[in-house]
Amino acid sequence: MNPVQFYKCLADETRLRCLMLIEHEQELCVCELTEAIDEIQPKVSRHLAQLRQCGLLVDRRQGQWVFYRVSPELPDWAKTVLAETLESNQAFLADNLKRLGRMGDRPARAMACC
Amino acid sequence: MNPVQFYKCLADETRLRCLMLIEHEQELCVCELTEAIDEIQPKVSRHLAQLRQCGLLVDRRQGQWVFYRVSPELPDWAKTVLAETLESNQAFLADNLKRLGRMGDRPARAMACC
DNA sequence: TTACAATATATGAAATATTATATATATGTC
DNA sequence: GACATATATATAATATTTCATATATTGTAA
Repeated sequence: MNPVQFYKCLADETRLRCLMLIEHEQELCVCELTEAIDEIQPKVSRHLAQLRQCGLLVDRRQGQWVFYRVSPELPDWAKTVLAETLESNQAFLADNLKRLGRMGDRPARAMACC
Repeated sequence: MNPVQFYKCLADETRLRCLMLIEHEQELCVCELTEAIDEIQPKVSRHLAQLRQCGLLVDRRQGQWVFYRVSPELPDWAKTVLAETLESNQAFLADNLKRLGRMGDRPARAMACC
């Protein structure tokens, strides 16, 4: 993971909010992220695709939903950066988490089998 | 320090190399950075000015040189991110450190008095 | 199969960032 | 003061990024 490319991924408000929300919730689908950050769906989708192509996120299709989570193959230093950023910037995400909590009809997550 | 603005600062190769070199060496002047990363002086100067305006670096003039170091007022989480990035990306900087070491006539740093 | 909802992608316009060149300013030395 | 070195800035050209709209794909349910 090239550090410049990694930080380019974090250097956009939409992408950083999505990443932080996913980091916080482990896994979220496009419609949940769209609701949480109050942006239009194609915009969210495009940024998620970029994060996936760069290797920061992995996706998993379940029925009509596509769920994203942080890539387990991300180098440790990058995971540390994400965790540190989340932990120290709770205020940055407060509104988004509130919107997510208020959201009705959230898709059920099938437990990943071991 | 807004996290998006912070990561925008890190999301450029010239700026990230300068930041990492300064993090590694504590303090460097424009001519040392210009030599280390092998870029033209106005380009380096411009990016350093941006890092200063955003609050990541502070500068100090000593004679004809201007020295930059990481701002002591940077929030802890941001300092942690810089340190973690430096520690885990030594290869990224190897050439730049070699060039810096080979550089002749480096300006002497006056000890900061306590 | 059709209708519908969720998600993904393509395109082009607008905004933004980066770059090189040229020029300006500041400092130190003679 | 004249000159050399170090650094900063302005400008214009170029490249990149972002966004909204439109279109395509996938899955579900009737």
